[in-house]
Amino acid sequence: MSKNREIAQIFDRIADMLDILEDNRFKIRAYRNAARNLSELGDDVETIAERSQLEEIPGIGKDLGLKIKEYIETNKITYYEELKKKAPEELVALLGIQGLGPKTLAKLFKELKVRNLDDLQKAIEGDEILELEGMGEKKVQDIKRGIQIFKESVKRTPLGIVLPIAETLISEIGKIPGTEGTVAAGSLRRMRETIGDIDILTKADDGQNVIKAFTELPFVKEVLASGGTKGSIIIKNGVQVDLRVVSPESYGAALHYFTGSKAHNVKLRTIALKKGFKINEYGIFRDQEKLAGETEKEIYSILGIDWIPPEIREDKGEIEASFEGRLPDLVELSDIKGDLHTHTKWSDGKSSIEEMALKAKELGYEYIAITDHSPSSRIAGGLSVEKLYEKKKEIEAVRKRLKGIKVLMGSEVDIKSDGSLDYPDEVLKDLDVVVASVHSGFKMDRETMTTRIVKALQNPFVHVLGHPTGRLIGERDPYDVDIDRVIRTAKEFGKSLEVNSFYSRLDLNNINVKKAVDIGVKIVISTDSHHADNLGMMRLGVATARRGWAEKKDVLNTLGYDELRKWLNSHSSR
DNA sequence: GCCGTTTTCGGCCCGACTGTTTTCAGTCG
Repeated sequence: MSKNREIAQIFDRIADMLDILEDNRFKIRAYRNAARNLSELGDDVETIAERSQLEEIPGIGKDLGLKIKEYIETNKITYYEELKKKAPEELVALLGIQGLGPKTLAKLFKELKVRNLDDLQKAIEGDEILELEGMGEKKVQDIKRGIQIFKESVKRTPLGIVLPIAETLISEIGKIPGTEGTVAAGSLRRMRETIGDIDILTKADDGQNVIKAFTELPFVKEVLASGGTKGSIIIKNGVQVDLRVVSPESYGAALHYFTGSKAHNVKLRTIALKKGFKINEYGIFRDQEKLAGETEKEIYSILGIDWIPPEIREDKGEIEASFEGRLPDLVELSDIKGDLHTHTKWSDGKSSIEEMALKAKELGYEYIAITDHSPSSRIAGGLSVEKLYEKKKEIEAVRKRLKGIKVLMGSEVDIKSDGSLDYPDEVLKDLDVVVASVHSGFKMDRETMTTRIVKALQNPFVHVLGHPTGRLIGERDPYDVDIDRVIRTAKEFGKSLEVNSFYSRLDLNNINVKKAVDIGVKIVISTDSHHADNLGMMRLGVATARRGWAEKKDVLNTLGYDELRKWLNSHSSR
């Protein structure tokens, strides 16, 4: 785990501790804000510290800068160690229980000496807990249920898993009489790579009845809350779903509000206040007068700026960009003309070349590249040179049979541990598309790994670096690589970097996409499909690219076939 | 504890739901 993440987690835990200790709430907010900025930072905090630029990180001032420095130098933060004595870590972890907040936890700690989950469960069973102020039978039951959910809790789920589920839900909710314009909000609408819970918004005049119908849908496992405008349920796979019902005249304001991100909303509201407006989920107001609320666009417009696409609402410069009229014109799924990274039965895929090509055609593409593995990927059925040329013959046959889709002959070639490629140059030069990827030796140190990848990028026949950091969401951290150097090398040698759309990869991530497009490196959005059905994951990659501010011009596979061929030929030594 | 299109000091987003209250506190997003 990177130092950025480690320090961010500590700052978050400090915030939790201060919350329980009832410290100044703005100080607590400062810690949370700093933690968020650190974890979303594209640059290595150690490098920033070396340059004495810590205080240039948003949310980091003199004090937190020193604490970061202390952690880098000594691997601990004294303030944090001191706090642990007053609010033990095991106790703080209990804040993860729904319905149990800092105030209640502090009370349980002080009055009943609750220090961990065991203590809490015992306290719940006893009678003493009912004597605490503000505590009743119902609340005890709530905490009990919270503990149950806490134990079974699913962590954040990858976007690619949640998206199809959410779409089913939205369609079901859309069938409830009186609803209209049912859509996703929250991190789902922003297409974050992982989703905590599913937020859905709908328009209706009779909220009470819609929420009631919602809580009675067949997939509901448990109802957490049910009111006149808002309902919360847990569905059978354990994911929480929140539905908000608003009236049509507030729909835009509510959609904006529930889409977030929180940081984006806070910044926008603060700006609104300074301009004499007030924004809430019902609209934008001056004094008591409601100026707008039906659409998101009106709200931005009254503030004097353009509508901001949800994918970049992270308070990462998009509000400033909007004020300056330089919002990016983000790439769209419909701009994509083909897929340049796919596998077939020839290696570890499940579909034939023809099936892949037909599916690509069905998606409206102009081309698809078939890029099976190279010999070193034994487990993945990597192709020997002989097999590779046999496959080429089949591709030629498919080309003759199929009209309306161009099939490119390619390979996903392993980058071996010394940075050389898994096929010799005279073989690579016969391929239309060469995607070079790391599939082994993930544990190398940063310098060795970076040198390895940089060397591969210097090969004159390589077009694309596949899944450049090797991370698997929720399973494997990225390998230790100096991504900035990789991006600079790609720029220098005219190579493209992949945004792998496979749901557990999304690699490059949004932060690195932004770095790449900022210096003019072309990205290519590919699916790495191992089945024809996986080609549809393209939308996840497009979303990731959009989150990284990529425009159509930044994306190689928005080029038409002829233009693409030109690019491929001019960017290698064929 | 941070930060400056009112400020280097004095602010820091806003409302719904629930339970335990009889006017509000805690929690959540």
